[in-house]
Amino acid sequence: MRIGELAARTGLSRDAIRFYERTGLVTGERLPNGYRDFPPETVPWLAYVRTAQALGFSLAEIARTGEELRDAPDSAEALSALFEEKIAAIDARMARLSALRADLSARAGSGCPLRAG
Amino acid sequence: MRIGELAARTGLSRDAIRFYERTGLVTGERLPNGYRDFPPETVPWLAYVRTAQALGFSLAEIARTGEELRDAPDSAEALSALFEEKIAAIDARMARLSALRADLSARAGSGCPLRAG
DNA sequence: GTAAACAGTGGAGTACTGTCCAAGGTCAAG
DNA sequence: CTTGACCTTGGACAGTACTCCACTGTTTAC
Repeated sequence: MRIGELAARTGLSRDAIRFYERTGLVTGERLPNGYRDFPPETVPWLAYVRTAQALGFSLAEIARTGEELRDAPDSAEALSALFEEKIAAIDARMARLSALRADLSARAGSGCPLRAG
Repeated sequence: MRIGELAARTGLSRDAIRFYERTGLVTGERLPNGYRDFPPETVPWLAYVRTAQALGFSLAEIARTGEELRDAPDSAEALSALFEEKIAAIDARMARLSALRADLSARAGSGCPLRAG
């Protein structure tokens, strides 16, 4: 698939996709005329990229995940493991947030909110 | 408290704190000699800032939270409401992640992982 | 065969979140 | 009264994640 179709299917701009290619986040073959040619699985991969990014992972980190996936002997298992990791990371974030909230609620209840004034 | 002590207590650099002041994230009085003078509650406020930032909120968003807190008629209630909002945001993120994971696990199980090759 | 739609490259520019540095003012200790 | 730690400002630079532009080549439709 050429870059325009990939852009339409993922909602990304062509420029963003070219940028992702420069950073190693996606890899394209080239057609004889020089146009990029992406495999179909690039679409779900980019959907994953956007989600991971929204969750706070940098493109460099996500690219590393891609490398790991490519190099993994068993892709299915590797994939599951990677997503387990990501869920664990989010659980940890939630736990931190909950702790902070409790802390701040206590502070608020005591009549001493942050940044009084 | 002057900027050096605040930096030591929060683990931030002086430059970061000055940058935060420029963006309205913290507000300092000035001593007669021109030095910044921060109230003690700046310490927990900056702890909150760091956490919120790690959770994916931009400094501009966090600054807006600070404004809302300052302007809120009932700080304790406003604080609780704000943190409820943030927890809801994280819950939504987790839900999206879980959905993605289920989707990808299915794909992985079907022998068609992302970015084969 | 020509126009529109699509593709390529390189480079400049933007917003965010800082860091680093130079030149200088302030203050406490010895 | 000098030294050193601390503070000030302003501006240059960096990394991330793009976006936009100019100019050029290719393909498709009429």
